[in-house]
Parts: sequence; C-alpha cells; structure tokens
Amino acid sequence: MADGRPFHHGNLRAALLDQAEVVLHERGIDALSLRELARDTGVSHAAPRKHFIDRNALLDALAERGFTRLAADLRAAASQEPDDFRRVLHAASLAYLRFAEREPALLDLMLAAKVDSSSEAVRRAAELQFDTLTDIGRIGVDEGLYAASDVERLMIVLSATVQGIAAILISRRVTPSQSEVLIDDAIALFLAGAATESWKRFSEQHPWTIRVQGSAS
Amino acid sequence: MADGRPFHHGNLRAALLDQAEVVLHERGIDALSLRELARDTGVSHAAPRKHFIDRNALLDALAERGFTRLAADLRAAASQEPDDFRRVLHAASLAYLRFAEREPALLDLMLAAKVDSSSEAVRRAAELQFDTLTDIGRIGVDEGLYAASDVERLMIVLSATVQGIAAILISRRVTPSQSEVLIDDAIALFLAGAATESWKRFSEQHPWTIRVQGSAS
DNA sequence: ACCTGAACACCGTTCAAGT
DNA sequence: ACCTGAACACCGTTCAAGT
Repeated sequence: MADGRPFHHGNLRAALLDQAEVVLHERGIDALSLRELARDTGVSHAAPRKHFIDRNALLDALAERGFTRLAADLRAAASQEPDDFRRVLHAASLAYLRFAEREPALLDLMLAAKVDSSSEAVRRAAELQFDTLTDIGRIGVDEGLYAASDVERLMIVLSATVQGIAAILISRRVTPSQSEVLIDDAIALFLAGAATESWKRFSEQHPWTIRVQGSAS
Repeated sequence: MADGRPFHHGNLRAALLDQAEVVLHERGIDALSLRELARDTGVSHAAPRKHFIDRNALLDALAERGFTRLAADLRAAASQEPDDFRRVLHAASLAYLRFAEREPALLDLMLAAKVDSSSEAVRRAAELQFDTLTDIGRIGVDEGLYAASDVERLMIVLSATVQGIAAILISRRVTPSQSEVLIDDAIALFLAGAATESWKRFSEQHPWTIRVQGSAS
C-alpha cells in the first residue's frame, strides 16, 4: 500500500465482472481465473471473495449479464421489424446468431447453467429472455398463423432450433454466413409447418401441459 | 514398486479413459483431473502423458468415444422401426435425448468441441454421427415426403432442433418426460412443414450450397 | 517403449489480521 | 464493511532418470 491506491476499491465487483468479460471474450472460460482478475484489477487475490463466494458465483453473474444483454438484443432486433412476422422472426434469430458469434464462450456459459444449481438472478434473467421470445411469438397469432394456445410450444421448438443452429456455428461446423442460410431454412420450415392443417390437428389432439422452468408468462 | 505391480500397466490408455468416463458421469467435467485418474489407476501422475499429451487430448478422446456411441445408439434406434418414417425419426430423437439424459456432461463435452481445434479422430466420429442422420433422412425421400436434394438441409434443421431440446433438458429447464413431448411437437411440425408446397417453393428458390464440416455423404 | 519422482508455476479457498 | 497476506491442498506440465 505504498502507492497512492485507496484501500477500498470502490467498485470492485463491477470491475471484476468487466475484466472477466474481456478475458472470457479473448481467451475463453478456461483462462478465467479469480487470481488473475484480482491481479489485473489491482487487488489481492483474496479480495474478490467479498463479492463472489467462489468461481462459480462469478460465472453465474456473467451468465446473468449475458441473458440480460441477449434479451435486449432480441427485443431490439424484433422491434425494428414491426410489420411482418417472418421478418421479425428472422431479425430476432439473426440477433441470436450474432450474439453467439460475438460471444461464443459467454453463450456456452449461459447454456451450461443448470437451472437448479444456478442463482435466482440467473433464473430470472433467463426467464426474461424466454418471455421475449413468447412476446415475439404472439405476433404470429395476431397475423392469424396459429392459435394463441400454441404460442408457447411453437416458440420453444423454434428457439430450440435457433439454439441448435447457434451451437453448430459456435463449434464452427458452419461459417457465420452459412448459419444464416440455416436460419432461413428453419424459419421457412417453421412457418410452413405451423400453418398446416396437419399441425393444427396434432396440437389439438396433443394438449400442451408443459410449464417451462424460467417462463413467467 | 515394492508391491507386485508390474512396471508396465499394459493397458493404461484404456484404463484412464474408462475411469474418466466414470468420473465424468458421476461428478462432471470440473472434477476430471489427470492426477486423480493416475492415482485411481495406480500409476504416477506423469504416466498419462505418454498416452495423452495434455488434459485436452484426454477430453478429445472422450468426445470421440461419445460420438461413436451416440451414432451407434441412433442407428440402433432407427433400425428398430423400419416401416414408418415418423416412428424412425421419433425413435432416433428419443435415443438422442436418452443419451443426453444418461451422459449430460459427456454430451456437453462433445458439443463443446470446436471443429478446427479438435483432433482428426473427433472430427471423423462426429462425421459418422451426422451421416447416420442423413441416412435416416433418406427414408423420408423413399416415402415421397420431400425431394432427395432436400435431405441434408432438412436433417440439419431437425438435428439442430433435437440438439436444442436436449440442451433444454440438460439444463433441467424441463423434465425428461416433458422433453419427449417437445420432441413429439418438433417432429409433427417438421413433417408437416416439409410436406408443404410452401417449403417446396422455398427450397427451390433458395438452392442449397452448404457443405457442413463433418459430413462425408 | 513406458513409467517414476522431483520440480515449477499456477490454481481456488480459507482465515486471522489489518484499516 | 472491505481488503491483505500467509497458508493449505490441490492442479497441469515438464524432464531427467530409471526399467
């Protein structure tokens, strides 16, 4: 403490998280160590403990931030295309892919979070992200494409598809531009299927009873 | 070496992998350490190095085994329902979910493998797994559901969906039985969509040019 | 060809003590 | 209330040396 540095950092928690995001982005999750973050932030290696009880708590906080930002991205993308449902789905799906492309390690971290072992804050953030999708899905009802009672089940399947395509992108089995073609295909197939009599009959004969963890709507 | 243990283990590589699978299954990837594996296998902590240059090489070998087993599971499930395409898709998808349920940490590991940084062996094993899906998809052509030229693109979208549903299951946002309902929905929607005029027009107007990394067929 | 033992440079986590 | 410094029990990785 011979330098003029104050004893209290003042904003250590936020500083650690910011630096953690940089490391996660640049060198991946394996390179993320509490001790290095402490060094880079100019505090002792034991200081982070006041803010994050262990490494997992830090990862949880990162995941929470990630969900919040992803939800904002999706909402922003969707609100720019208010007219046509296909274009809304397309914009939101591309926003998801771009997030995956920009922050593959962060998305991996978010998807790796087990609902029952992660913090309440992470759950709430993931919930908000799913609610965003459900809101988007309701536009399809407004346009008369499918029944209101089908919104949740359809959006879960579509978001699983988008998530799966993002996983293919992250593992670099396709290029970013190829993944956009996959999204085009997926949405075309989704919209075609949801509007069929065949699907209508199926969904009536198989009532929906699932309440997804992390869905408040 | 005062015990009667031979100097050469004889089968150290396989023994390490077997033990690694047990640890991965019981305590997850974070608990997987080369030193512990060495202890449990009765060799020095430096012995594994002859067989796995580093921890990542061990993880690669585990992923490779995983892909091979998953492909076998899918093939077995599909071949038990040779008559009806819907039932074949259903059986294969459920096999995928059961694999995810039995070995969540292993599947995470497999999906985390970046194509360009993992070993040739992992790539080949992942390839074989995808080829299995493509083979299954051809049954849909035989049944006149869609064009032969659409097999790859349709199966990629479907497998992305199944993978996404598996991810939802692994993160425990739904129960295993709920995930099966999601699969039912996804397949119903997929089959309904693939058979529409709308999809047929789309796929003709948007020719398929993607060659997925890890697809030999 | 395969394995050992010591050594190095890291970790996460804990805790008494300082300001 | 927040941070430090020392300590403990782990890691992965390397390498000369043994059989």
